[in-house]
Amino acid sequence: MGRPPNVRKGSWTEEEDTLLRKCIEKYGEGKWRHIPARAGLNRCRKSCRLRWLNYLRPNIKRGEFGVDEVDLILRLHKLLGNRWSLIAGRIPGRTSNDIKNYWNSHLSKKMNPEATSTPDSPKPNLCEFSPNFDQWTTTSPIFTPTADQNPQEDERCSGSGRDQNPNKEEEDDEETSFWKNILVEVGEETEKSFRVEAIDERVEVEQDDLLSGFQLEELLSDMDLWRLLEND
DNA sequence: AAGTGCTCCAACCGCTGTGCC
DNA sequence: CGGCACAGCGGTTGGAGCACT
Repeated sequence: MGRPPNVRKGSWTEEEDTLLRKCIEKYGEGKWRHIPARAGLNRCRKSCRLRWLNYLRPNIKRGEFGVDEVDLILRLHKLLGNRWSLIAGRIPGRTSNDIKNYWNSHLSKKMNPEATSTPDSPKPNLCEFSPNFDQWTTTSPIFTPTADQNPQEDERCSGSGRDQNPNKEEEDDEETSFWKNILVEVGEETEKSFRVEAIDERVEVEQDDLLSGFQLEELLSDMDLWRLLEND
């Protein structure tokens, strides 16, 4: 269709990687339409972007997924469905493509051995919950961050309060904020794509600046979902 | 050793969302 | 407000490598 002729496809060579890396170091990320020309690459912008995001970007973690990571993926997938970029945003060093591939090749079979694919991926369920979020988050084993997780790598975490605070007493709050933030992000996205259908009388929660721009009650009404996850 | 089937992952494709004019 | 261009996302594909016969 609109694709220019003679644009190279297929695997990237070392030379192409080097050109792309140098170009982005010089001009920065973004403006992908300019990247191929600036880098001297005969590739389309999408290909350049994908290569950078999934392979060349610094701090990308490769190799085996750890137990903690798998556990987190399973739970996040249950909560978010096939929203790989959101899931990846919560697993430092892993890309959405990585997680998607890992899910498709390992976890989907484990979760649903009979199905070869999951045509009806779950959507976040935002209805009919009651609060007991903090208790769950502070008792679940998955809320212990692994040593190599670096929140700074995760731009979605920036400003979330999940930064370098070694104070043990505040860990619970950090963890809670971490998961609340997921709800906030899911909520913000979800609100755009499909409206919450049922809004009951819910939790009374203080409005904090984390949760601005979205209906807090709706988000925190998901707390039973957390409990459902825990009870698996 | 050769052939076949399977698995995994990098990359592509097409759709959607967003911003600008 | 509609159209366009671009960025970003999830689904899908192709092929390299491995396991099995």
